[in-house]
Amino acid sequence: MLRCCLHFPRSAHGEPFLRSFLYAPENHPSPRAHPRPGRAAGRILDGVPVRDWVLHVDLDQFIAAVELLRRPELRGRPVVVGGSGDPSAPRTVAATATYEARERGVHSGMPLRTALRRCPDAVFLPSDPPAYEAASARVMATLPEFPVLVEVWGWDEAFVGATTDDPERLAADIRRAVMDSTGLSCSVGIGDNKHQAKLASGLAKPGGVFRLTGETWAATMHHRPTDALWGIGRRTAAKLAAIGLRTVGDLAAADPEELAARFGRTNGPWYRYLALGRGEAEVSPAPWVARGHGRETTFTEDVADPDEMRGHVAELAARVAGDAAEAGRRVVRVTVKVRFVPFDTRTRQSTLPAATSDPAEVVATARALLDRFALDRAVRLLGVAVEYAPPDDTPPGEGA
DNA sequence: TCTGGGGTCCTAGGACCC
DNA sequence: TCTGGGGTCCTAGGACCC
Repeated sequence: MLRCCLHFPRSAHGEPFLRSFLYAPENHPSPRAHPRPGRAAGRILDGVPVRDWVLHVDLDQFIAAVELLRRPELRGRPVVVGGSGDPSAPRTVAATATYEARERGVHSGMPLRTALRRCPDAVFLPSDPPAYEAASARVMATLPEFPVLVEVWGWDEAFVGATTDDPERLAADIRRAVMDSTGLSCSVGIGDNKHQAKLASGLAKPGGVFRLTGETWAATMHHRPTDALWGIGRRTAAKLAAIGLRTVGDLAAADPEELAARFGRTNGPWYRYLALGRGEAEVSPAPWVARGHGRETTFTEDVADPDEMRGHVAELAARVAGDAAEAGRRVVRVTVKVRFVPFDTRTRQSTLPAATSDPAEVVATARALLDRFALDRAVRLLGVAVEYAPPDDTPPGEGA
């Protein structure tokens, strides 16, 4: 599922945190049962048996839903949101499509021109990030009204950690509260950990609640393809299939040693760990700290003139440096990305001698990186990204 | 389906140092 | 001495997610 022009307050890809947590200390080849053993253990609170749960709250068709909220007359019609809203613009893709558009074969990530061909009578709307940001903030403000831990995971989703004897009731209450305060529908997944809860919210859609735990894992997941897991995509699924592992059940029964040999000692066992339905169970309300930031542009028409490329890179670098300054962060590394036609993507990066907050240094570094490419082919994309120094940046040796 | 933008983390190979 | 092994940093690319 692809989305356009979204800024996420935190990682879109959560698992690697757990990967580090699981394997960093001793690089153990076989995963532990739970990162937080005992978290799911039952206990008695005020005479009621309770236990800990992870819920995943996921807005239904978030972007389309926000648009329909302010354009109710479009309800029931196929609506596609993306780019500037011009469906004839090349190199622009759909951020989202309503169910009516999906029925006609349109989906997010699809080029708008293709969407137009498939669904000529669809309404095409421009992407409006500030509107989605505002709607997201209203949703996320609703969740802490419950006695739960909230970990905002993206624009349209959050994990909720709760101790209760009735997670379905909590889920229903959350759905109602979000609807009452924002007019938006969400689905809620219930699990023992984030991975299960995340998959469960997908199974709950649209507008439902679904529980997926260790008890129901095998029956619910074992027959599904491996890329149904959160963290296994098309490429890895194809590699797994090439060695005969097609379903989640196949992967769960695979030999961890062989997986480690083929996919690396972190990733190999990690895939099996996912297939067993395990995952991080701790919901952390601590604010997310960005590791880096970047901006990139795909040109409607290829750029062949090196001087024009240099101008674009300087502008992108200045914007990124400005963003960093605004966020109060210093830059330690600069990367320039070039996508040559037809679709050949290359990067060059440079680590700065010291962390800097000087925009001129970021721009100069980006310019120098661009000139390390042979600019003898036209480009369709240019990008500049930076890695931040840790915000607290205590000098080495002063840590506790 | 001629393929956006913004993120995070992992891996492999080379440089360099002791 | 023609040859080692480990640790760490850096770079480029890949995979995944929303």
